[in-house]
Amino acid sequence: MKERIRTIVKRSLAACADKERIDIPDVDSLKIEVSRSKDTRFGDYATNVALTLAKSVGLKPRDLATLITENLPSDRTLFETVHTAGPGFINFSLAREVWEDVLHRIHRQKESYGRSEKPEAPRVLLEFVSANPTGPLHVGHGRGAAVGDTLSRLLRTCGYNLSTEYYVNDAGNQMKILGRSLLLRYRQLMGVETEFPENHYRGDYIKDLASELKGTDLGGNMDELPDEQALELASKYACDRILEGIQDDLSSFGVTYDAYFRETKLHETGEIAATLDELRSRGRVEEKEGALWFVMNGDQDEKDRVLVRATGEPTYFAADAAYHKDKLGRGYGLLVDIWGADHHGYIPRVRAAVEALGYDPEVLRVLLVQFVTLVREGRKISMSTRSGEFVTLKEVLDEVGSDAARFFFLSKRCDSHLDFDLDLAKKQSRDNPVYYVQYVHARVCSIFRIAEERGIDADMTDPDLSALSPPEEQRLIKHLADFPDMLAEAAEALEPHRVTFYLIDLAELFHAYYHDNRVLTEDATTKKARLYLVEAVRRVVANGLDILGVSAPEQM
RNA sequence: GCGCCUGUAGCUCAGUUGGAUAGAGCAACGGACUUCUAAUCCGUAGGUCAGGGGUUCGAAUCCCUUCAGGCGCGCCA
Repeated sequence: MKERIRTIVKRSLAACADKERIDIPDVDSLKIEVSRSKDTRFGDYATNVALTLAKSVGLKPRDLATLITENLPSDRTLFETVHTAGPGFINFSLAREVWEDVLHRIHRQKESYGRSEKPEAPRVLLEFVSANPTGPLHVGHGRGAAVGDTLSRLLRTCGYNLSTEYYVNDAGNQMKILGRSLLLRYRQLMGVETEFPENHYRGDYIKDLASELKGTDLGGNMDELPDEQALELASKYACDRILEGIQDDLSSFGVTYDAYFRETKLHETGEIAATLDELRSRGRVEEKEGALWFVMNGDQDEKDRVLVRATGEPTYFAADAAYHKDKLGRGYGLLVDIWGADHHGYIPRVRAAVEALGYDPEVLRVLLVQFVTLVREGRKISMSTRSGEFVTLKEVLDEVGSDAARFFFLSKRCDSHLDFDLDLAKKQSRDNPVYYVQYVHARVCSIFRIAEERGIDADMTDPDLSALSPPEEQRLIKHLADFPDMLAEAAEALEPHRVTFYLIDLAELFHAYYHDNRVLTEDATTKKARLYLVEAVRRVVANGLDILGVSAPEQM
């Protein structure tokens, strides 16, 4: 809708430039802001072009606004009224038929309502979670998963060509520690007394893996193998099993990926070496203190960073530089990485590497997801990775379910700390936004169920929408009309939480409407029109919840 | 010490990329069930947008600064 208004305003600006001989440079590429008016006195939509352009064309904002209004295309059927107001805003009120048409469109497009095309957008690679396969996912990863997965659904809905990927750190020191942890637990299980070092993985899941290992062929042979080989097999076994567990957790959370990309692949294919060579040829590496360093340019980062240790092993950073090079080499024009907020210090270095490899650093967008604090009975549950005292994603899913968890993870901007209230997530009342929104869907379904029971004709063809008059009905329709614009803007800003807030607003409007207006009323015309309206509401709620990955129940 | 994120109603948070009179929900108080689900709705009250400067027609939003909270500053990942 905003785009339609934008186009019309542009045509008027072009006409102004022609007829009134105003010098407006490059009307076509001008960014025109159109916003929803929050006050009905200011119409339905408003633009501030006159305010932003006034100075450069040498006119008073209000005069320019008047000119633009006068030069609007004369055949416009879109608007009821157009007024200039305040310091130079132009306010548009849309004609009633336009709003009615929104309902028709929803009925026509069904699950496609809200979808849009974005042909000029670059191909996007979205990487998220990417937790190390050294233990189960915890709640923090859950937030990253919910944000990433919803963002992927949102971007796809808005026409972006997108792939999702999980980067598996299955190489390096931590894999050795993981393998040794398993081996030690296994030996303890076999009655061998051993020390268990402080820096090893102490979680119970390693013990579980050890007893599992005992029952396999691999376990049976473990003792006869040389240490080195046993360690390697144990590492691989642990890593694979833990990754399977992660995939299970993600799948019960409704999250799947287009690809899992293993770090070991970068080592095996020589991509890391190739990346180092390229950086060297671009003069961005330096040897000092026995190690190979990446040299920063200017203030790219606080200091230079090690790529290859004195031991000859590449660092995590070297692998990550190669990984991002690999992604860009596959033709993606935009890389979106979702990281935990504790990795924020790492952004400048990866960005610098991307730039050093010859790409615009803007192709990398990192979304930082802040920490989650679980709250029960009004008190925060303390968590720390160091003590191994973290709550797993699985535990939260078992307790509150996938729907509530996803909805809650998306109920705040991701760069803001989140208090996750477990009691609230389980509550079945107005306080709990996920039930409040799902209840809209269930209520509409219920209306249609009752209609069927009573043998009421719920035919959706050719309703007389002039029967819809109360202001709540108009407000509801206008909010339904906002859905596509909201999605497009949320996608552009990479802000999936906007979908959540939109749905809560829609739910408020609907419940208030439902309370005051009987759908299955005596008057057949009104009844038909209202059924048509609430079915449209149901459809938009369903489409919105689908983007959040939350179910739309027919009955609650 | 340096860097990143955050600071909006008692609490939890939105705020359309700088717009018009700063908005919701909880909690508090007062109301509404002969009804398509009261799993709901309506009303009242609640604000120095952390403080202070600046930029301009216009600032919660941008810049500087102070304060407070969180996180990070490895040849770990």
